[in-house]
Amino acid sequence: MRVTINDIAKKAKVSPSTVSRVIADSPRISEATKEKVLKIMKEMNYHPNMIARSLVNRTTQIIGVVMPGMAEQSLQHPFYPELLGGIASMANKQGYKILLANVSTVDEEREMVKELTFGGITEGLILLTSRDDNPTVEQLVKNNFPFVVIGRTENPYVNWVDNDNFLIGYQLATYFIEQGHRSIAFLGYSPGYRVTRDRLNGYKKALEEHDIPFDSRMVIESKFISDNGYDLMKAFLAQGKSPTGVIACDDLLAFGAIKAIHQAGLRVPDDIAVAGINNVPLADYYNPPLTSVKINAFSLGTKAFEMLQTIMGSNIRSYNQAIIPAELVIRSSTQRG
Amino acid sequence: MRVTINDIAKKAKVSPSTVSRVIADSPRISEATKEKVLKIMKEMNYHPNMIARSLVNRTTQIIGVVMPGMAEQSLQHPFYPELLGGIASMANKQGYKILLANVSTVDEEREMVKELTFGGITEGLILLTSRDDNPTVEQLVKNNFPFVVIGRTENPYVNWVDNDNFLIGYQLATYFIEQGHRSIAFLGYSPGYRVTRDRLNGYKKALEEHDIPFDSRMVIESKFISDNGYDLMKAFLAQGKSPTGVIACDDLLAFGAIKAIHQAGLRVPDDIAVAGINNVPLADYYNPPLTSVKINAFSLGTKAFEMLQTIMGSNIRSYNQAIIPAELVIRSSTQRG
DNA sequence: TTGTAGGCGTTATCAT
DNA sequence: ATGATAACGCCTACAA
Repeated sequence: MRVTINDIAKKAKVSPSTVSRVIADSPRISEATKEKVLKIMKEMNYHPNMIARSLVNRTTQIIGVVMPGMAEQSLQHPFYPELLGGIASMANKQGYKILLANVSTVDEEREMVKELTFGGITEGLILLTSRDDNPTVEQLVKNNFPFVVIGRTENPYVNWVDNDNFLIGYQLATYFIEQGHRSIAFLGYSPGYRVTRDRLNGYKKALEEHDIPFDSRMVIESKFISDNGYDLMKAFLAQGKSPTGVIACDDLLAFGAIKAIHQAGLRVPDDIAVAGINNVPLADYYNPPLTSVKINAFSLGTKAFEMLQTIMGSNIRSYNQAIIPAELVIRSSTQRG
Repeated sequence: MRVTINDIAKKAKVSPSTVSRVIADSPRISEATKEKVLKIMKEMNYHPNMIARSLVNRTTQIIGVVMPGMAEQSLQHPFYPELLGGIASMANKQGYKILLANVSTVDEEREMVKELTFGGITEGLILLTSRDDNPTVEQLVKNNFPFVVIGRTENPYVNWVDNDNFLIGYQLATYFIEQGHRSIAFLGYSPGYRVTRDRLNGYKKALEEHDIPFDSRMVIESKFISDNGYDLMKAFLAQGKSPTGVIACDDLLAFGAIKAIHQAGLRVPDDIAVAGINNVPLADYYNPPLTSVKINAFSLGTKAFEMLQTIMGSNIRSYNQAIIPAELVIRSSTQRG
């Protein structure tokens, strides 16, 4: 049997409440008994039962992090781990623990979120999402449960933190144009994902500002975050398209694209310049080193937790949005010698 | 105020126990009242409080996963996420949730583990570790708390799952030797980590079997899992060493090494063949594609959870070990044209 | 400063 | 088949 507050009380010949006060480090207690109780607690190797404590003061110090996508794949992208690291680092610092829920399907997500919100085990939720249609968000809003979305939603009544993806697309395209490119492919547009839409819109805006007509055939669609850049690019080149630059929505796509370009007997960046987004660790080690956009996923995570803590801390609802700045990291894959 | 079992009972004009029976789907209840209660539960949007439930039946359906290293870095390596995915996928399937604890220091780890074991919130623990001296393990053994280590420990009274790192080192070295290499550098040996020691020993064994004298100067030390392969290799080459092959303890090290080799005006694999370990997603996209060893981190995770569940399920302690097979994935970085 | 008693939401044991 | 009652371990008025 585990040792409880009562065991301590008996041994110390005090009441359970006194022991409780010692645990809470209450000032309403004499130094003497405090010492005595503490000593006995140590002797008996006592540790408070968090479950019982949670039951009475309705606080678990646990937040849930819901990750989308197949459990088998969602964590594979370097973007997610970094995000998770950011959340965890901040959460731990504030005494919170993280319940990780990576779900495979929307149904699973709905069930999981329901459990987490109503089960009373998590005090708040951080949702990683980028899909437009997210029933989970509506569900949470309706239940008035504290949560923060990493990504962006159409619903204005949510707290979110995100990069400015429009700006990212705009800056990348502008950079390419300034380097003299007029024919720039956009690799990785995925209609269901706002991230890629925003980026594409930024790209269009840049073209427009420089009087370059937008050519929809330069847009290569794909599932977001996948490594089929090779196949996509290969097919694209096989159609006889010949851009001088490629902006990929993800570094992994870019790596694949570069491979296809090389295989087609073309050089990067001399024939085709390529840039990615996310600045994965290997971007710097690739051959050629890949120009990318550092989106600061870690900061995205820390900021999300901060925001969540703010919400959890007050019962008046506020709706905040935070933009984490991204920075262009220029490397050889876009710099012609 | 949240709706409880009592609210339901009142509204349904039954006793709380009856409601509880409905929740538990007990057979000792009439179909009629069951329907009635279920209807009211739905009407009032009732959801059982897991905390209260946990308090009485001492089961939270939560396991803890303790990750070492700086919160800022530990999750960065593709190896960990994949592992986590494996654990999560299996755990979710079995109705368990995961509490993620990534700790930065040994002190933090000790504290965290203490909380998790005594707090009553996790039923079991999975420990990611590879360092030799792990006080946490001793602590857990002493407390007779169910846990599984991913990696290996000196202590025989622990359940662990791991790859056969000796075999990995042996197979890689044998492969190199069979390709005609006689001078093979071993990059990434880190004395404190058994993983690298085992791999190095496997490497030595292979050399020995082929009567190749072991040259300690061919061993390049480093911190495990770090991306300074570039610097290490650069310094190594600057010393005038000229191996024909390099076995790196990690793909990231290998990528860095290749970069340094290229920069020294040498070719891979023609001048120096390079292989890594872990088979990160990008190994296939690198230029040249990197020969590596697939360690099946996902399986490591699923197996670890299975093992943990076995332990948690019975109160007689058993000590099992599982070896997850690894496979050599040969790519261009070691294949001379 | 310390003790008593009631309650947090559920489940389990006995009755009925 | 259903209800009353007592836990589970802790906290917190309210008393003393």
